[in-house]
Amino acid sequence: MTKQRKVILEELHKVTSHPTADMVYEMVRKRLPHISLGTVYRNLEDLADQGEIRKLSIDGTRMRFDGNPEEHTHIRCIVCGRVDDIHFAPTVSMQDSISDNGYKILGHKLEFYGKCSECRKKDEIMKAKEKKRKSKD
Amino acid sequence: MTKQRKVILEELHKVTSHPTADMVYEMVRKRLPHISLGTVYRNLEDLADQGEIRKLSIDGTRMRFDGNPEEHTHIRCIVCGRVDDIHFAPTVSMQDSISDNGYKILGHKLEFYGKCSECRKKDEIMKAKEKKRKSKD
DNA sequence: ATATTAAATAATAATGATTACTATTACTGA
DNA sequence: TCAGTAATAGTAATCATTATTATTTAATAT
Ligand SMILES: [Mn+2]
Ligand SMILES: [Mn+2]
Ligand SMILES: [Zn+2]
Ligand SMILES: [Zn+2]
Repeated sequence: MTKQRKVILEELHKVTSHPTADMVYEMVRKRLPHISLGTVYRNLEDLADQGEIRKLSIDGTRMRFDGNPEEHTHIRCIVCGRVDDIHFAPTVSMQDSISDNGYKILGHKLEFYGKCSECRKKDEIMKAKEKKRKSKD
Repeated sequence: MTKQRKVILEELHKVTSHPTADMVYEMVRKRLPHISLGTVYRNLEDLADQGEIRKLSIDGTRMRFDGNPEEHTHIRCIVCGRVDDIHFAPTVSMQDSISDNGYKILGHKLEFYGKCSECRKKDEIMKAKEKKRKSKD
């Protein structure tokens, strides 16, 4: 935990705005004027890998970062692009135009992630090989 | 509807793989060897604006395109990155590891989109101005 | 404390996806 | 046939991200 990484994490915890890497860079720069953008990118990546933060792909081309690593739901404005957290228990029909947070909800996006059958097969093969290798010695 | 746009749309309807712009370019090139990548990008954008196709931001940095403009749910493999459609009525608890399509589901992503209160306020102001302008003449 | 080693950084260059530009080509309607 | 318009191919530019490298920092052993 370098001081750069510490400050990046702290700044990300301060906001609920789901900033881009560039925005995080600007935030952190106020406290560490000599930090480089590459360092911000690398630490954001590392923190996301460790599950300390979350990397969001909800915008178009740029990633956004979330200091809250818990799985939760987001709401994005199609006009200005801002992203907010929304309290939502995904149980009943989430159709049509409900209002929450002052938003007029126009639709939703739901995406699962996981491992497909092909990759799971490959996993099994790898595991089998691992077993074989271990039993050899 | 130029022949380029027609072929792009046709090729997109042929597959269920949610290809990137680059992949669409390669597909279309087999039929129109002189088409340029810029034309593919522009037409994909236009088709998406018209609601004929859908532009998906589920990957990291690159966009994917879907010949099916209906709102439906996707499943992505965290290992190989493939994206498939999934038949899912978002009604009950979608927690934990359910299996569908041979996938091992590890989590999901749910995102609403809409208009925030600020932008709706701006809309109201614009509408009011429009009204005023019309009543003037 | 000092030398040694490894890890992380700042600065910069390179890459990859997307968008912008421009001259040329294809269409449309007198 | 002949403008006038819209779309295209080809290319350059931009923007986000990643890779590279020399330098700095931190940790460890002497
Ligand atoms: Mn969030
Ligand atoms: Mn689909
Ligand atoms: Zn807004
Ligand atoms: Zn897979």
